[in-house]
Amino acid sequence: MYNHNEIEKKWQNYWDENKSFEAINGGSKPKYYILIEFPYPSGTGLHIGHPRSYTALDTLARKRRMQGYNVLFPMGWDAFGLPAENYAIKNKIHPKDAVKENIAVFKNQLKNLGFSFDWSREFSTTDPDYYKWTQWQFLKFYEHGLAYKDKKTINWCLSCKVGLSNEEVEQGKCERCGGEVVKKEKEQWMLRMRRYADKLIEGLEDTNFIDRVKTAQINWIGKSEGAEVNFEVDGTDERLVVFTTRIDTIYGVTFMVLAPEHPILETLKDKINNYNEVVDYQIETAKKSEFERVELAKSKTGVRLEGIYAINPVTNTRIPIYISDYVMMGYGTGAIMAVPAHDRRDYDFAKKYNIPIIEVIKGGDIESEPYIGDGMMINSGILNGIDNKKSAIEKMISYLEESGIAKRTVNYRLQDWVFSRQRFWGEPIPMIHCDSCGWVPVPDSDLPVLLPDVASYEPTDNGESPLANMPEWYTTACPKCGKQARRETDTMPNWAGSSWYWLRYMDPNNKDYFVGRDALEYWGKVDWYNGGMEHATRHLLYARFWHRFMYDIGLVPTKEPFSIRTAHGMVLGEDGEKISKSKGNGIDPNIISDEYGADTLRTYEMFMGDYEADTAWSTNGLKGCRRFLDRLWRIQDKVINEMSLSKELEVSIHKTIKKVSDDIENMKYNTAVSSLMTLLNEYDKQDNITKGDLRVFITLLNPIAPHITEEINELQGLGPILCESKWPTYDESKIIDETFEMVVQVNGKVRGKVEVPSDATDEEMKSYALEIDNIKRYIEGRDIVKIIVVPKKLINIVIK
RNA sequence: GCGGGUAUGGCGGAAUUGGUAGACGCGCUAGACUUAGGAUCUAGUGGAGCAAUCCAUGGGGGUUCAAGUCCCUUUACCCGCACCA
Repeated sequence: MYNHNEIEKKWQNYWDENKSFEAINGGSKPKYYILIEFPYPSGTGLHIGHPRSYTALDTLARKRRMQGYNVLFPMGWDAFGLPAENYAIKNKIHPKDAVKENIAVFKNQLKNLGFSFDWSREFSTTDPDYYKWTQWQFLKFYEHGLAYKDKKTINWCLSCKVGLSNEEVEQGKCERCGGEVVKKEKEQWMLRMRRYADKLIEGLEDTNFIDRVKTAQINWIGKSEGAEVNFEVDGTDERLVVFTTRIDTIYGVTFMVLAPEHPILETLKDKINNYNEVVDYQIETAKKSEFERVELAKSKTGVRLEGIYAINPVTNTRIPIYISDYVMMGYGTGAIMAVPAHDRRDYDFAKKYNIPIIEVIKGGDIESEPYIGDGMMINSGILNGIDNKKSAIEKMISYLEESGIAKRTVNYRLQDWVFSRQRFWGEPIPMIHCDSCGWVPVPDSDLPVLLPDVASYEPTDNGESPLANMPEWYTTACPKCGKQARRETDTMPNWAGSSWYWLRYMDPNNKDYFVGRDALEYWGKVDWYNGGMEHATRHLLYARFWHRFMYDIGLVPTKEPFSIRTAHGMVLGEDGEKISKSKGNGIDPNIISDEYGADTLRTYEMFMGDYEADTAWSTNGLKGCRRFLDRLWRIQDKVINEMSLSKELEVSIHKTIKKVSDDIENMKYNTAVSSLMTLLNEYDKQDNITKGDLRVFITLLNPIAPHITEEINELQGLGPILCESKWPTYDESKIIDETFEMVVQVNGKVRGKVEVPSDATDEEMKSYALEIDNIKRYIEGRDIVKIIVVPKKLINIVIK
């Protein structure tokens, strides 16, 4: 047993005092930038899941330093957001004080775990020195026409009284509080992220993101290629534009459906005989929450527009027009051409309202089911006889394009980014509204627009930001004309601060600029970025969008911010369930590291399972890792004063160097630890080991368990401080065994094993195999059909 | 519905990518040392069988000398998105 508390404190102090992990901008070493998602410093302290990814990337960082890189491995705080605000309201303190306390707790916990962060670059997104530049960059979006304010039907959380982006609505409920979400019209600041949809897809080619992250991003952007088709409204000059990916089915269009909010309804008001019904339905729809609209509307509802018809441009027949809430204003054009024979939703609607169903693709029985698959085109004029949708689509689109009825379009699921929040605890949007000049940006020299130090900042009842209750804050002079004007009282979303933080780490104390150009050029891309799968879509898209825009206007030198992106699995409770307060299955990392030591916790979190997969916590497993470290401690008794490697251990040591080196690169931390356990088992079997044997071992283990290894190194006088030493290399010629155990199979089943020299030829291997008694028994009196030889592995004798 | 993922002993998980299934750890069993053991050490540990052997990677087919790994099919669970036209 060793005293972990004493040893760990000692080395943590040493690293602090010697600034062991502070990165320097520049120098002759190659650079390596490792980034781990910075935490939201919640009041409950570190979660047991945090040390998993932090240790993994810390291990990489420590290894890279030993490999001679200039490593940037920073840490900071993403501290704007609702929880801090709610906590502060509840406890009647200013959020900035709450945040300060929480950061202190978090930082202390991280230090106790011995992570090699460069604390000299620490900052919080809530620091005015930082959010000044967040505001400044917002103004760049504005200058380039990418930030605009628009009336927007937004998701509105009734209980938080705050607008939410699509990304923050989960299953029709508020992501934060689980409360009811309804639609509400509001003027919101928006960023034109949609314009970057293609760039965000293409940019992925320049990255090494793990596949599931790439796929998640592509799906989220939701690119879909199709066409916009014009349908005349009979007897008017108006026309309806629809988006479709299946223009080949246009002969089957027997009606049209508009979103209830569609603007043409207002235009055609006078022609619609039952306009009052339309209005009733609109009111009905607006009242429904997103959840109701999706979940409860399994059976379709709608209203037919009496008195008006659309014209199917290929059949020239008059078709009825409906409104229904199954068509969304937010996707495509808010209007669809309905093909009931081949679309589930249109089919249900047509059945309910007795609309004709015309089959245009052969297959299935459309009396009972819409047919969705591929097949021969029928009832389709020029398309008849074509048997695959690809050519049918191509033919129809070219035909309609010629006559100006249709044009090719691409649609995206991705929406513009709603950038306004009606909250106090966020970066104020640096815009001023003047009655004569309109929206005017705050001049750079007046940045940052600071949040006020006030006692009360409860949300207003009408859903405005608390800042809207503070005339002394929002009243100001128009920067353009000097007349009295009003500051924007909305603040930025939580995601803003995390959309450029990796840039600031490169040059965190720059007073004059968001990041110095030299620092940007020096550090370039983040080489390795790790974070949770829950951020694979939104955070990562916002960050990439932000960065790409900064590239387009020449402020950063790279198109993409991150090279490698990996994602860790969750640490589940001992019961295999996701950790939650209500289940009471949480594990406190403080208690664990106090009782078992930071090295034990770190080793266990690396060992517990596949890094990318969710894994249940096991206190017994943790104890096993402590036993491993105790055994390492005890092996000191066997050390003899000799620097060369033991003959008996040499091959194993070289193999382990290779294994651990490769495993860390491939995030196979669990097998890296297990191979070290195996090696220690071998050391244990020896009567004594050399200083050299031990030095290699603790060097390999050092990135994972940095304290105990430094201590042993010092106690035994094995060499210089490990974290400043070289990573061991292996000798290819030393990892070859002189002999190997050859497996002999008969008809694919193992029937014998024999020790064979590694350099045995195929013929020699065969003769070894045929000498084994058990093999002789099997092949006696049988015909040998063939013998398969796998060099240095096995022989399979096929008999009849 | 669409997209992604997972399935291997009592448990967490290995398996060089088609070549000995179960590394390593936990747990368990027996023994040693002990006043004691929830410390440590030794041995054993997928199932059946005295054994030779047989069976076994969610289920069912297939390819192959050889399949956890490849192909087809099917089931269960997890995650993300969702009347996306």
